[in-house]
Amino acid sequence: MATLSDVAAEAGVSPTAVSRYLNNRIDLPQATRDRIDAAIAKLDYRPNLLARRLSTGKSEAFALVTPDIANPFFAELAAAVERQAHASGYSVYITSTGGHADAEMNAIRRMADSHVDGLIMTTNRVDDGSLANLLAGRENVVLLDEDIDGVSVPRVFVDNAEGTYLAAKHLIAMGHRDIALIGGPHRLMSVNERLAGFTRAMDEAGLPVRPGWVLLGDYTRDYGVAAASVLLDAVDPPTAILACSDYIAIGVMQVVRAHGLSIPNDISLVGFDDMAFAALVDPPLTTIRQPVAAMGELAVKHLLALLEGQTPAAETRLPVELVTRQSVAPPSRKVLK
Amino acid sequence: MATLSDVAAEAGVSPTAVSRYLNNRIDLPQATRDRIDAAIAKLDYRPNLLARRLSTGKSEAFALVTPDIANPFFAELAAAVERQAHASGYSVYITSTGGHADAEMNAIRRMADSHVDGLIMTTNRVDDGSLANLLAGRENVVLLDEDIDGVSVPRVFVDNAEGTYLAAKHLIAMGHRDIALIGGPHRLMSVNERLAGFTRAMDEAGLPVRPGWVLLGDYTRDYGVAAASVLLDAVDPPTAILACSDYIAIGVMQVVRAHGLSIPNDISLVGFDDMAFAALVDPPLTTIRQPVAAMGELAVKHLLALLEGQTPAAETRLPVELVTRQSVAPPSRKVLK
DNA sequence: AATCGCTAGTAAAGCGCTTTACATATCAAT
DNA sequence: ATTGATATGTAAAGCGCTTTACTAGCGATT
Repeated sequence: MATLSDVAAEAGVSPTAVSRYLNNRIDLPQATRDRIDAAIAKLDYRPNLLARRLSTGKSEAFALVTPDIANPFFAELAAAVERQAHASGYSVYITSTGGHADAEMNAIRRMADSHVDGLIMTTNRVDDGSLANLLAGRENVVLLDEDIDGVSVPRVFVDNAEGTYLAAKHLIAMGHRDIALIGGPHRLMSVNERLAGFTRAMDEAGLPVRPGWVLLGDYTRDYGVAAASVLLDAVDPPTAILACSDYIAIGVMQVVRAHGLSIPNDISLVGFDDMAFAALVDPPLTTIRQPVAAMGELAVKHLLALLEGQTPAAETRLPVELVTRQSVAPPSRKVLK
Repeated sequence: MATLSDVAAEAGVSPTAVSRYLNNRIDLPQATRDRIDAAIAKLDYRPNLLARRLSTGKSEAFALVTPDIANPFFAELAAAVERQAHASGYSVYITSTGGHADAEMNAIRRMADSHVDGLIMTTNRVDDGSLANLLAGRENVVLLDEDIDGVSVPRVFVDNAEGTYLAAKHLIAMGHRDIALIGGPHRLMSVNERLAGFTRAMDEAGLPVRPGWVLLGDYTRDYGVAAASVLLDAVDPPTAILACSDYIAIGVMQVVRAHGLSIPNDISLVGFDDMAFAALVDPPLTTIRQPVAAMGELAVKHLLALLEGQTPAAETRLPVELVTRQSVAPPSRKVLK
């Protein structure tokens, strides 16, 4: 492959001249420019990014570390981040960690070693402090979607509490009083907040939040199955379930069906996320939509601001939205075991 | 950040010694090793990968270019690639191109400029020759999932023809004779092959492939809607539809429902891909499963083989599998407009 | 006493680029 | 004729690492 020096030799100028010309740091007469351009074309020269990065200390690239790229939520987030980054002339290196602590740490370190200009971090577990430690002191990091305790970098989240608040209000407005909540991992920020929003709606309606009807475990289909089984096998099942992720909701649907019951006739259900499949399941799922694209874009914008020495908002909350489909109806008779 | 020289100074040896020690290219007495280790720990030294790469010309990283990371099929492929690459000590840089020709070309070029050790390429459009040109002469490339005409690198595909053959046979075995096929973009390898498999099954059963019942367009839900509308609005609709992707199948479902018909009672449907949502829709979709994880793994293995100077198979075909769920039943009465 | 072979390293060049500081030629103004 | 400004560049160092070729010192052998 041709190097800068090759081009310089071909054009009869110094490497310095070519470098500065290519970076718009010098004014050259038209004739010289033409010779350089011709040499570049002739040799099919392409700058070696590695060398440039080593020399300048800038990489024009971001890292995105994500728990699981095969999860549509994170995949869409990644797509949005990439779109926005490219629009600003940055590449993005995506790593998916499988949600394992050591993989996350390695990814962060590897990214740092490759000297990317910035890092967008998403996680889905609660940190024991090691992640916070690793991130502490690092500049040009933004946290996306989920918090890491003790890390003071710009964060962009969704209004989790508002989401479950809207969902619960919707259920209550439909006449439900016996509402259960199935949530993600205990102590995860989003889980706390979603529980809080739910509780607020219940309080406002003068309804009790029954301890046995708040099940916290995982944002997965499997946990949806487990939790729904507990709920439906009890002597007095709820008439509505608020699932804190669409994955959980899918699991709930499965169990409801297995119990010979129907959604929404016997049990009403609302999900959270509005993943692509939410509209496709039967019945189409009423759920809380997260503005995934906006989240990714904003994270990138914050990162860019950071790079320019600005100080973006420490925390932004993007609004969520209730999208009503067909998984919610007024409670009919009390469902009996 | 501490450099190799800092470590050397701290340990009282030359940078050469430290470098060679770290790369296992020298035997040092225990005392010296201890001093170096201590210095590394004290300074929290981490090698600068950029510098190393520039110096060695190796990056221990692959690029994966993919049309759309937000598409679960490619996302799962990416996850599999990443898993296998990491297991072999390689990083992978994922780029998603949006399926646009120029974005694909840019991605390939950018990857080459960043000097990754290898490239795994997936595409979903038919190339006009520019991609082939760009890839020609490049070593350490493997093509995954879809072919690019005129590129002679190792390729790993799925047995597309076998997939539709199995699907069609299944439909025929259930008693269907009036079967339509809705496929992806005309001239795409997978489309040709899937059409061929379908045709073979029909031929073997002595059934005609009616030209009006082979609709080629896109692997998308929208195209599924369009094609199914054409099919169902005709005076003599088919009793079964073979959709060449699960996305298409979803579109078909929507149209069937809109026509007041039911799957599988009025129309049988089989998809292709077995995406995560295929089991979740109503009715659960009978479909052809692609071995996504195996595809990703094999692509990486081929790339590694290439790096070691071996010559992996020019083309491997991974087997597909019919997974029967509930979208297929024997034809009932002829569906009338 | 000179030579050999080890051990334990080191000096210096090079990867391909950027950047700082300097150089030369030309021209206009004094 | 000299000065100064402007236009058109260049030399050389440096980014942090690897690698090739070399060397100083020492004990053992002839």
